[in-house]
Amino acid sequence: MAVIARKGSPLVREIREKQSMGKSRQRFWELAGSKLGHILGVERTAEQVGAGADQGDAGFREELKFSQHLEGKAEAASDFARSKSLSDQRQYLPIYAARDDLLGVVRENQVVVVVGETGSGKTTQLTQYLHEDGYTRTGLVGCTQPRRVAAMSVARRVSEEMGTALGDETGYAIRFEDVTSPNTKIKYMTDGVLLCETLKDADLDRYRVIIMDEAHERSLDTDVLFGILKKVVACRRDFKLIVTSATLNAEKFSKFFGGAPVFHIPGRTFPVNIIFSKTPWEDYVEAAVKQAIAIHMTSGPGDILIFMTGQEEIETACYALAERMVQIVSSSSKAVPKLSILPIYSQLPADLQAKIFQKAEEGTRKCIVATNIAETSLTVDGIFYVIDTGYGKMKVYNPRMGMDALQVFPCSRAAADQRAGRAGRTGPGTCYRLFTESAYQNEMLPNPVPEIQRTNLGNVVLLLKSLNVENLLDFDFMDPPPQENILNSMYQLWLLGALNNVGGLTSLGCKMVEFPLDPCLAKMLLMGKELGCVEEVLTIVSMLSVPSVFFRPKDRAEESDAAREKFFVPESDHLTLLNVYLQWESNQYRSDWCNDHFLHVKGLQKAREVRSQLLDILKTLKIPLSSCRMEWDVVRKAICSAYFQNTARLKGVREYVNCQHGTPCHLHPSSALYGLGYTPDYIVYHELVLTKKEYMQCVSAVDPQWLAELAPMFFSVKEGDTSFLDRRRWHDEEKTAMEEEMEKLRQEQAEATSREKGRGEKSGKQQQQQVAMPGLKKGLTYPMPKRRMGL
DNA sequence: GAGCACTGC
Repeated sequence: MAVIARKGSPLVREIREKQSMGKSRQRFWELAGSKLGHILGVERTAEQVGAGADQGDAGFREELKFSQHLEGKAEAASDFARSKSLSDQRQYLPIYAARDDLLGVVRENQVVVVVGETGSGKTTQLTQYLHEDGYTRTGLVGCTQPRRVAAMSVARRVSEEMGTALGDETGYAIRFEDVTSPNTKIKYMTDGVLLCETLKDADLDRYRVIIMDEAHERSLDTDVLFGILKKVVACRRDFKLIVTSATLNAEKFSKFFGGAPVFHIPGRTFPVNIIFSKTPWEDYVEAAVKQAIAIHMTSGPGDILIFMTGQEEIETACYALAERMVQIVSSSSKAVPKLSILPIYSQLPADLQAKIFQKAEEGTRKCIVATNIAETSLTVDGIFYVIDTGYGKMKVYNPRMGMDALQVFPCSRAAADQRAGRAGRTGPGTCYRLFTESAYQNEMLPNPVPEIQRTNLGNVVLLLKSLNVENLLDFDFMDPPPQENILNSMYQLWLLGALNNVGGLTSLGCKMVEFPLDPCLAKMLLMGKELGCVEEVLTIVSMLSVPSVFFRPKDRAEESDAAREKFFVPESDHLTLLNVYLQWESNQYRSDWCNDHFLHVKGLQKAREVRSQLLDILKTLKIPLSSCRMEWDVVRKAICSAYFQNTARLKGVREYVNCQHGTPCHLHPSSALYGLGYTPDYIVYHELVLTKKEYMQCVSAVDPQWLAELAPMFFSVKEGDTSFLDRRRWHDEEKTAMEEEMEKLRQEQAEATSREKGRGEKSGKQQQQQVAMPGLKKGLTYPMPKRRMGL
């Protein structure tokens, strides 16, 4: 595959240098006398951020506030809507004219692919048409959405249109919230929720119709649902499936479902004039800034939207735009129209994000600089000009090293078209593409690589196994993930004890499926039961399930670092997280306390929600809460028992290598172990992420004896000797051993499908023999520190 | 001595 080479942006470098040379940004804003200062958020203090979050009532109201802007689905805010009755509005939608034809096609076919363009009204109307046509007499009409806010806001809108209370005839279900009742006929939900429901009810008997909305987005959950629903369609003649999609994927979806008819509903958008670059740009950040200034100075009214790859580029572009505007204003004798420069990316605090939806002052043009958050997740009206750099960041997974990397890739043609479409929502628009037409035609992929092909499949494998899918390599994926990826995930699950030697689910595996967690975290929780520290592990697992709770604003880096260090437990980042949570708890979960200690309130609140959800599941599994009190070593042992695959051995200053595959692993400067006077010989890490180096995130020191005890297939201690045998370094010759192992697993699995089940699990010893390898002798040098937690 | 595309259970 040919890809466009990506060169670093000289502009980003230049501005970074300028800032580090003492001309701080804050000073710049003062000099410029500009009101733009707040935009970059550089002067905001922790207190301000916290205060902003507090007003939002645990984020819920914020979500609602945004919901009306999201995906353009709740049209209640438009002037048109206010002047018409709800039923008039329904008739005005493009889908209304196609209502009877559409219902006819649905009646005659079990599966229908609906191509509904933006603004057609499909999301709110399809469910109601099916309800009116009598489908809800014998079951639910379910409609899945890729995002929580969409499920909530659409359900609210539909219940308004139907004149019933939300949660009565129309309801929604998202994680932590089930707003439905026995009376519910139309149910909106995230695809993840429906996937969870298939665990309890594989045939989805409650549902008469499922609508998979926005299926072209191809989330991991959607792709798994495709395969599952195809089976349901085959075994339930009364079941209907409607898949909505963008034009580009319609044929593919139709083919997957055995030639299902494709039904088109026109949308209500305006034409967009596409302008390609004649030659490729050396620096697309610079090019985008120039283009935006050119539009602002010469083109008619209308806001500008620029697509960039990430936070740093966005900040650079905003800075450069502001700088150029100051130059222009000071050198021009005439009045220059104002430009309001607004960054947007998901990590930006919510109150700053909201600014992009505020109306600009009269005579001021908005210029929004966004990541691909503006591609699908949120919609801003009034955009007439789009500037598309043609790049975006994507997370890719390397199964062999178990490592994630966030990398810049050229976006796909579908994504470029989606971006261009953002200029045509309010009126005819223009899209400036900073790449050549030839690059678009010949070098860009038609569609983005679906998530299922570039992610860790641990959860997917566990889920499908619990749905009794015998052979995963035969599962009907629309785009099958790489075989190595599946087999590797199976191997990891086998190591954890979730799968037996014939690839079937063990009793441990069955319990692990119950938790909405990565397999390793679920295992940690269940090992907490064995070791008597459920309470502690529960908190750690919850904290690991949310993004980092440590808040580190650039302008108060040292201060926030010092605040973080106060929570450090020297031998463990995991215990540091536990410490943070316990301290928060003993301070009555107060927000102001979080702000004082540079902690994200929202992150901690989410962790608390996750914790309570997991607690409920523990209750249903009849697992009692146990605590190890102050014996923190027991907690580290539980961590070790779930993450022994992520064991790394010391090999230099703060440098480690993974014991399994020899990948170099570095301690991250934010780790509690980083500044220690000693470095432990053996550690386990939560995950490995490639940025500038391969950095381990969330690290705990472990005792090698534990490894031998908890992961005998990898590690052992020689009898009568304290020396430690690190048996495995699977880098070169051993790699083939793994492949053999996988081949064996695959064969056994294929045999098992044809043979009757009932072969018991092999003993641990046999498992050990399967992977046993002669190892290297290593001295045991690291005395484990016996430290106790506390501030 | 350093990094955060975007979702979801």
